[in-house]
Amino acid sequence: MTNKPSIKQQMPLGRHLAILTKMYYGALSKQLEHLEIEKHYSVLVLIENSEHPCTQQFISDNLKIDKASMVSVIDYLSEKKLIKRTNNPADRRAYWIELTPKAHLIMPELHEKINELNKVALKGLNKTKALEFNKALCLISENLDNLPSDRVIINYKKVKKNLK
Amino acid sequence: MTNKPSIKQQMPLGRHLAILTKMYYGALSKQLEHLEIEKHYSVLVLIENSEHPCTQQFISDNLKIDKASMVSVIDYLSEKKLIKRTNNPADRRAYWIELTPKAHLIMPELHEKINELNKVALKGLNKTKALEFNKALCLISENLDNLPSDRVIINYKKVKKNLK
DNA sequence: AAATAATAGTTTGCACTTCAAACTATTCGA
DNA sequence: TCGAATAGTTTGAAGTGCAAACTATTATTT
Repeated sequence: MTNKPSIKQQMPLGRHLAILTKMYYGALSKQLEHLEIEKHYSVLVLIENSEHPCTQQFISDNLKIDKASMVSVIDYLSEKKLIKRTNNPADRRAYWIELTPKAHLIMPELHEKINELNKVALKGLNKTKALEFNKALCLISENLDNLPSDRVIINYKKVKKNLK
Repeated sequence: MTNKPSIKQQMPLGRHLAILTKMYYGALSKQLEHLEIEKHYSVLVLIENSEHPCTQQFISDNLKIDKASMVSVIDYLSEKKLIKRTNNPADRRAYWIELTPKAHLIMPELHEKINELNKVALKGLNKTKALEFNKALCLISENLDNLPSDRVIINYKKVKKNLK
């Protein structure tokens, strides 16, 4: 009667999530390689969606990227001419980070490809189940949020060289 | 009528997965810090569950860790006296990787803590929904598996120093 | 049997990452 | 006024994954 739990059930949930993350970003950066942006897509989406101009701190908080790392994210996107820093006249410590016209041009395709890949990833789930899956993700996030936690570093870095 | 999709829906699914992964492993390594194993829990679980003695290649394939990185994983766990390499007499290129008695001693607690955290993470989902969530993860994995993909690097590294 | 290819695992070195800590400049608040 | 807090930057340490070249062994082809 007592079924032995499968190896999948015994595994830390984080392992499954990690493998999926890797697969997802591998596929997404492949989809978008012609744009020559290799990473930080979600920063662009966040900036675009923000009601008010973003500060770096705002992005850090939302995407859980620490502010030191944030500097290199902003540098990267600036170098690609996708965002620009503007001085915030009301607070001269802070910048406003905004999308450039160049970025606005590519956003539709970015959305399209993200949306497409999200759909592919969830293919086989009907609307209700897809919605429930997303709700489950939010729930897990809340559940884990208030747990004591060690700092864990995660990198996502697209490898430069192409395979064969 | 046409609702603007929420920022969460517009985000790459991988971003949510990445943040969850980070939170999960942060919490797990906190739970297990007294064991003084900081990482590679899933390798231990996999080895324990394997019917036959594992080779490094087997572990690499299952957990999608490349074989060069695998060497340092094995070194790490060997140093902690949790696994031992045995020569495979039938194939002298390969090792058998097995758990040590010390590892067997701690496995019950490892399972307990993983199981506990998995439950905490999924708290609020009833059994059916939890099962459906897990099925959805498998589905996504299959959906993404055959997509063209760039290599993406992911690190999980516990930071040495403790916070305040 | 000899040559070649494939496989298991290792080493090396590079490009890259995160983060703590110390720092500047500015603003807030007592 | 003056100390604390905040936005952002720089520096440097510790660590990561991976390609490529490598050894040793086994499998396959000729």
